[in-house]
Amino acid sequence: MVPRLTADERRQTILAAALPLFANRGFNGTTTRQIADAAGVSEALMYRHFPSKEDLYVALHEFCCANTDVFARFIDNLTPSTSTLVHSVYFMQITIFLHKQTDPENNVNNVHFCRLMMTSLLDDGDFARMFIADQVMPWLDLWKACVATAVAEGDMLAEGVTPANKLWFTHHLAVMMAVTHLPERDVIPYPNKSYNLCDEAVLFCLRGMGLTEKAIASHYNPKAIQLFTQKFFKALNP
Amino acid sequence: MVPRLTADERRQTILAAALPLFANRGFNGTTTRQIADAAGVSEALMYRHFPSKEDLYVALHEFCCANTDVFARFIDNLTPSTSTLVHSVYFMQITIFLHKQTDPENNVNNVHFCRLMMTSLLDDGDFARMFIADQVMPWLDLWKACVATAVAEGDMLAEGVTPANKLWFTHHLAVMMAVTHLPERDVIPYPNKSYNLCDEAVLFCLRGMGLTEKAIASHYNPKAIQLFTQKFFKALNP
DNA sequence: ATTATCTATAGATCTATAGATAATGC
DNA sequence: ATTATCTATAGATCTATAGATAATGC
Repeated sequence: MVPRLTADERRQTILAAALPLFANRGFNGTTTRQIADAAGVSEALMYRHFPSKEDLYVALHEFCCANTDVFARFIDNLTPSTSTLVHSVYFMQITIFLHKQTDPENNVNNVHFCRLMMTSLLDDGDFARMFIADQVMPWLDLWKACVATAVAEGDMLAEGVTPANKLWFTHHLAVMMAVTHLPERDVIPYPNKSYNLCDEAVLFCLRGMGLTEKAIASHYNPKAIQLFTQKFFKALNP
Repeated sequence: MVPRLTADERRQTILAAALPLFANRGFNGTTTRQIADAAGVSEALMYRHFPSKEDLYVALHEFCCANTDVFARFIDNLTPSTSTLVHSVYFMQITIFLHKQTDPENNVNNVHFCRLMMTSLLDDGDFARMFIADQVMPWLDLWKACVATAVAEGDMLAEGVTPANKLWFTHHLAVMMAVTHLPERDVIPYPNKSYNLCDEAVLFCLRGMGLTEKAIASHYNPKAIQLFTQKFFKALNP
């Protein structure tokens, strides 16, 4: 028999066990038996903690966001500038796309998160909408301030693309890079991989946002930003 | 009782009925009963044409691509040039993302296709891989030739982003624009809609690819390209 | 004679619950 | 006394098939 845990501890273990199942097989592809087995408990106990499979699925989304405030932590340290904008674009690619590829620790959770997000978009979009509103929107203010500064300093073209869309397009590319890398076998025949691919995506976005080549040359040093980002993550999980 | 059709006709009606169901609810979310009902036949007849639900699902993907050679038709008419590159970027956004929004005829099929594609990426990626190889890869040659021409004529920066990635990143943004627009309620608070949003995405990509502002100014006229694209589609379905 | 189609149903899940048992905390 | 946990099972699907019937084409 299973060791006795408090209600809250058991809830967490069930959610943790359910996450990879729901993420990999979707709601209908996952059975309550599989979840119970993965959590090492009976289905009855699972139903004691979650009135229905649907309720468990909803709870899972909150559980999944519980410790996800990386974006908030990231922008906390920064003030509006062209450099901050460049760091933000890089950070977006790293956290959304590249951690999947390089960081064995974060890999798993990021992939699960990405899958839940896509599944939500194929469904009613509620989870995606909530996450965007809660975790990405706060970034938008800093982003706009950065764009304003960059334009004022002659680092960026003002016309053509709305400041908000500069964020969304950058975000979208990062997400899609993550998505095309979900299946085990390659789907897209990219000519390069890992950091090289990531660096190109960042450059594409910097240019897309209208940063001048001069500004890019002086603020975008992939190695340096990579180091900065690594430091940030070390400070986050010491 | 249902009117008698030939085996092939019945196959088609079943596939046509199954498409929106599988696209909207996924493989596990769709029951054989729902498919049979939607097709107006018995489940037994469905199983006579398709040995299993799995086989039907596989057949659906071929069915879905059967008439999808828009990309091939599009590049047939074009020769390598900076202008062709600009038209290609616009065409990509229009067909992948904006038809969903503006063209009531194509809307439905494009959305189904987009959903199947995303579902494939969440699964083994086989369908996505096949489609990319069959329908998008042929575009790549023209694309690279266009980039070479543009660089030679001083319209485009050569360094930083691989020619192939200029295609993939452009493609990815178009796909993600389509995906974020799948749910009925808005997920992303874009500051603009429809053609204005599309035009910004195109501009973002043109800049991202390293086209000079001068080249963009002389080759990117949204209204003109829109007209060109409309003509192309009229010629396609007269 | 062949083939498209149906009705009815088997057998396998799958969600959820009823009712019993064992560990904890006062 | 309370609460975490289990076994066993009901009731509802869900995929797939067996066997019968009616329309078509030679």
